[in-house]
Amino acid sequence: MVPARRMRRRKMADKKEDEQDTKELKKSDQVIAREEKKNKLAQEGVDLFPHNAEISHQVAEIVKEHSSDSEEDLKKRGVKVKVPGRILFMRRMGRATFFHISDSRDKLQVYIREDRVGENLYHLFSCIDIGDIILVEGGLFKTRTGELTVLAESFTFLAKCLYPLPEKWHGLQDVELRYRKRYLDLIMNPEIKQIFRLRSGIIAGIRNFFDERDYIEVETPMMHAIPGGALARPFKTFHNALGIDLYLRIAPELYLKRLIVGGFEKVYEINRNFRNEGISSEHNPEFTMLEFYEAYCDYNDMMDMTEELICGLCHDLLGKEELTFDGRTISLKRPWKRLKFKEALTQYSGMAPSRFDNKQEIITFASDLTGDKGPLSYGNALDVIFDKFVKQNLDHPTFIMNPPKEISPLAKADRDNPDEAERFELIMGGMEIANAFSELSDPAEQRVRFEQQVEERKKGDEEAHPIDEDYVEALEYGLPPTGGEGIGIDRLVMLFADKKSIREVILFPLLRPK
RNA sequence: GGCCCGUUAGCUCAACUGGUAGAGCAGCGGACUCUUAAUCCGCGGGUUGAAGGUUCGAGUCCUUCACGGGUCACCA
Repeated sequence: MVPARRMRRRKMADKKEDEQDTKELKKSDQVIAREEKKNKLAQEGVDLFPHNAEISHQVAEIVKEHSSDSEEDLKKRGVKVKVPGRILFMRRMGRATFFHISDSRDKLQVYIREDRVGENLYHLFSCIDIGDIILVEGGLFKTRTGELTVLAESFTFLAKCLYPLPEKWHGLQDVELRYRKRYLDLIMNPEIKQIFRLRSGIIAGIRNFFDERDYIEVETPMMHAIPGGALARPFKTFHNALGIDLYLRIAPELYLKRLIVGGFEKVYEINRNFRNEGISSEHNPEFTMLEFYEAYCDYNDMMDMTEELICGLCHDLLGKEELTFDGRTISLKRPWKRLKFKEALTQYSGMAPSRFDNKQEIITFASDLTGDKGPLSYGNALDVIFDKFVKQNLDHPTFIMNPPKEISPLAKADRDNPDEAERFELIMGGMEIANAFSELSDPAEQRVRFEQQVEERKKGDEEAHPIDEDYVEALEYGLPPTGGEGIGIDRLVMLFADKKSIREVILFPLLRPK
C-alpha cells in the first residue's frame, strides 16, 4: 500500500513530468529532419546503432603517421584504413563530398564520390548529418592542396546524431550550456580537451612522484560520523540501516594519520572532499585534494618535497620553469620564498609589527573588514587580515610559514615559538594551493586543542573542529614525527592550464538544476 | 547574500530615443565530382528566460521571479 501522502506527491511529480514532456515535444525543424532521415535509414534496414566497429586506426594515428607522406608514397604503399569519427564539417558538391571526421585528438578529411562508392551507398550518404559518428573505409591520398584525406570506398553508421550541433565556426560559447552539456563543449571546442588531458597528466605525474618514493596510495572513508581534518562546514546525510547521521568528508587527514599510526610510513590519497560553502571562481563544493603523510619528517621536508613535485610536474608537462597565469608570469625557480606569517602581515598590510601585539585592536580592525559577523578570535582576525592584504599579492610560489597555533588545531606548535604552528600554506597566483604541517602527535595536547575548538564552536564558529575521541585514542598508541600536506588539485590545474575559474578545470562543476 | 551584467531561431549574434523581430552558420529544395568558414539560387524556422505592470503600441521602460556570468562578502 502506498500511503496517501506519497500518492499525492507522486501525482504532482507525474504532472511535472508531463509538462516537461509536452515541452520536449516541440521539436525544431532540425530535429524533425534528422528523425525523418533516421526513420528512412531504419526502413532501409540500416543499423544506426551497431554493437561494435572493426577499426584499423584512430584519426590521430593516421594524421600522425601519414601527414608528411607524399602523394607518391601514399599511392605506392596503398594504405587502407577503417577509421571511426564524428562528422564535424561537410562540403557537399553534388556527386562528391568532402567532410572531416574527428576523434579526441585530431581531425581527418574524407572524400567520398559517387563513382567510387556506387549510387546506392552515395544515396545512403545523403542521409548523413553533421554530428553522426561513422566508420569510413578507404585509402589515403593527398588533395591538390596537400591535405591528407581518406578516399572513401564505403562507410557504415556507428551512431546517429539526432540534434544539430552548435555553430561550426564559433563553437559553443554559452558558458552555462558548456558546463551543463559538457559533451557538446568537448565536441565543439577541441581546446577544452587539452585542459582535461593536462589535468589527467598532473594526476598521473603526482602518482608517479609518490610511487617512486615508496608511498602507497590508499582510499579512506568519504562518509564520516565526525567530519574532521579541516575547518569547514560539511554536507550531512543519513544511513538508513544504521540509523545514523553521516557527513561527507571535508578532509581525509585524520584517517591518513591513523594509517601512519598503523605503521605505513608513507601514504597518499587523491580524491574528493566536500565542503558546504559558497561557490566561487576558486571554490567548487566538491573538489579534488591530494593529501600525503610521511613519517619521520616535519614541515621543512614537506616544503622541499612540494617544490620538487610542482617543479617536476611543470617541467614534465609544460617543458618549462614558469607558468603563465591570467596574463602574469609565475616563476617556479627554486628555492621558493619562505616567509613567516607575521612578517607577511607587516610587510603587506603596512602595519607596524608592534600593532599586532595589541590583540583587541587587531580583532576590531579585522571585524571592520568582515563587517558584522560575530566575534573573531585573535587567530581568526589575523587570518582575515592575511586574506585581505597578503594573499592576492603573492603570485610567485611562497610558503607562508607559522600561522597562529590557535587556527591550526592539528599542527605541532613551533619548536621555538609556542604561539605559532609548524605549518605552512603555499600561495601561488594569489591562491592557496597547499597546506601542510608538522603533525601534532601528543595526544594530550591534541585533546586540549580539540577542547579549544569546542569552545570556539560554542561561541558560534560553525567551522571549529569537533572533538574526535577515536582519533585521539589512535594518537595515544603513538604517532611518529610526521609531516603531512594537502594540495588542491583543481587549483593546481587552474595554474597549469591558465584558467581563472575552477569550473573550467572540473568537467561537471556543480550548477543549480534547471 | 549584496551590487553589476546577461538571457532574442538548433548555434553565434544584431535590432537607435518604445513603432511590422533580422543576419551568418545549421536545416529544407535545387545546381555543382579537389572542397576546406566551399560557392550560387530559392524556402522554412521565434511564447524575445517566466509572470505581472505602464503604454494606442514593449525584445526595448517598471516590478517580481528563474538561471547564468562577473565582482564583493562568506568561505580554504
